[in-house]
Amino acid sequence: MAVTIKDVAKMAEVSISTVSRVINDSKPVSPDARRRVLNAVEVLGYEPNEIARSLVTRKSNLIGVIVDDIGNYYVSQIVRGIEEVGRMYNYDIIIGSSYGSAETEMKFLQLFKTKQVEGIILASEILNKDVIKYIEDLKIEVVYLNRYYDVPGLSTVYLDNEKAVEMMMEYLIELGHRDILYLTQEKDTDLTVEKYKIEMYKQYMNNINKEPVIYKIDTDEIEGTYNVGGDILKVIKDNNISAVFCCQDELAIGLMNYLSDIGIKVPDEISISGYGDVSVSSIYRPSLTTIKEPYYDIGAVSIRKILKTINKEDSSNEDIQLPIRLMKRYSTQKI
Amino acid sequence: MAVTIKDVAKMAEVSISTVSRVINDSKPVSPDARRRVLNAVEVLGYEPNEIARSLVTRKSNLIGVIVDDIGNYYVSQIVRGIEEVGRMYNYDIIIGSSYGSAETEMKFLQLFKTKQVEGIILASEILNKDVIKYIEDLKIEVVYLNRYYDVPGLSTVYLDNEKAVEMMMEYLIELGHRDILYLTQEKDTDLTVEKYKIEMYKQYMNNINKEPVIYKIDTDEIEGTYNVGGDILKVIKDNNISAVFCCQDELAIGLMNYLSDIGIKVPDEISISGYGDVSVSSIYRPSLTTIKEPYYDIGAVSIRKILKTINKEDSSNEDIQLPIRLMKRYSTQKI
DNA sequence: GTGAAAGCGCTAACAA
DNA sequence: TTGTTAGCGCTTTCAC
Repeated sequence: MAVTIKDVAKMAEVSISTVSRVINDSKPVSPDARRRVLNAVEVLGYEPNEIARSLVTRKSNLIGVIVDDIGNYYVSQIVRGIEEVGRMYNYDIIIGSSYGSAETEMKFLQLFKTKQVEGIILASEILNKDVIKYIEDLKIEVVYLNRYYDVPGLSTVYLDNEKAVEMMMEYLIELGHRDILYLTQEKDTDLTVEKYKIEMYKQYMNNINKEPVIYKIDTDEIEGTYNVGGDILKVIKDNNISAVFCCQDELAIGLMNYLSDIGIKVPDEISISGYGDVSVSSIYRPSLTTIKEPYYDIGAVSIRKILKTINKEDSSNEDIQLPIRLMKRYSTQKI
Repeated sequence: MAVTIKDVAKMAEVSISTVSRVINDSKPVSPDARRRVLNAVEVLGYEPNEIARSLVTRKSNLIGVIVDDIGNYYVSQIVRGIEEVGRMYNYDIIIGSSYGSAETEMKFLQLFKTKQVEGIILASEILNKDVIKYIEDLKIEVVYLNRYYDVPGLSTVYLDNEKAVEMMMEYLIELGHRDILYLTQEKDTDLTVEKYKIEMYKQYMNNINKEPVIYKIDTDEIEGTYNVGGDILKVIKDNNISAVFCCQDELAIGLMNYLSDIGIKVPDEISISGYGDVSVSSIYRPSLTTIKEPYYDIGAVSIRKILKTINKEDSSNEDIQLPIRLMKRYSTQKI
């Protein structure tokens, strides 16, 4: 049996209230009593039971984090951000991966509620009405993150995706490219942020009096993109494309792998750019020109937002928008 | 104020014990009472307070996980394994990154103890006496994971590193290589598993009557290795090396980046192999021949081990050794 | 400055 | 089958 506050009180010959007072510094205690308590704590190796403490103070110092898959690079960066600033404020994080299941997200939401978490960060990749509804009715502070879907109404941290497309398009045009293919995913295009990105791409193509060339594929993975490399190449040839702007790095890398394997040189024969700056992008040869999304910051800002609300420092519910960076690397070059 | 067991009891017109019995299925309850309770739970949206429950049952259903850096690929895979099997047994994980600080590891260990975790998995990359000591004295089940340091005495999950080196050496020799350079890190070689790997490498070189050629560098990163690429190349030329076996994938990739940039073709001019199978390794071109360490399984096995002990299914304290795989890819070829 | 006592929400004897 | 009650370990009035 672990040592409790009673044991300390007995040894220090004071009441448990006094012990509580010294360990919490909540009320003045005579120097002598304090000394005796501290000594007893030391000798007995007493550590307060946080569970009991939480029960009475109703503060769990816990933030629940639900992610799609912790094994995913960008997810782990977000978690890193959450954890690091949470730690600074003495908050622990309890985490769960949903692997794209709305049911699992729901289960975690409920679980976290029973665990008395003080805030929840849900970094989802799916869109589910029941989940959204549940969140809205929850009396717990929630930050909803979704890098694909556009979900208005929830407290979130935004990325300026349109601005990012602007930056990339301006850069490609500056390099002399005019025949630019936009490679995107076909899934739920209307509901996702792709909608805005595609709009912006079209706008830029219009500006240079070029017909937009958009190719949609049904994968978001390197392997999947590699497999349709032939189809993409056909579109490239048919439209005399000199640069491909991919809506995600994975597509860009899958495509580069394909081109590399059939002997087409990037960027000499064609420029490729991505979106997201996944960890491979800077390591891959040629390193990928892409848009860097500040994942760590997203996590950090999310939790800070929750903490602020909890501590009533800030009740403003405005959404935060984080800056995005263009990473000029070697998969693109002047034409 | 959240709804409590009392509210449910009142509404269902039974005592709180009956409510408890229904929600825990711990004792027979009359069909009628059960129905009324269930109805009240439904109507009120009651969710039991896990904190209060933990306090009395002394079961937190929490496993503490301390890692070096959750943003690290292999770490996130381990966590994924821990989380997934933990979930199956209804355990939640609470996580903390130590970023290589022994002090932080210590802080988490203590914190987790106060949080009443039922087990701790410490995935460290450092070696610290105080931490080890603290773990040994802790009355909580701990699994200690360290992919670098060899720490006998603690409950852990081992990888058969020697066997892995055997596999790789046999493969390289089978490809016709005789002049094989072993590229390793110089830090703490005696305390780490590198000690065993180097021994095995030497043994194989002896078998084929070749002098071992070992080059130690003081980095474990892609960038750092890239920066000493020139020095490594000199060693390669001086010793007429045809294959480089790197003790970590990062070194292999850093070296391949360097060779790529100065126009040396891998594997045509030289074969390179790694160790670890980090995420880039299979994506990089040429894809890297390497040793795949089963990170997910390490996590899964670690938590299962803890859970077994907690549930007294298994008190055997034997260490578990996981298999390792040789990934034959395109950075190595026949000479 | 200190201690007694109530109570956080729940489980688990115990008695009925 | 059910209700009463005693805690789990702690914080926090309240009275002294």
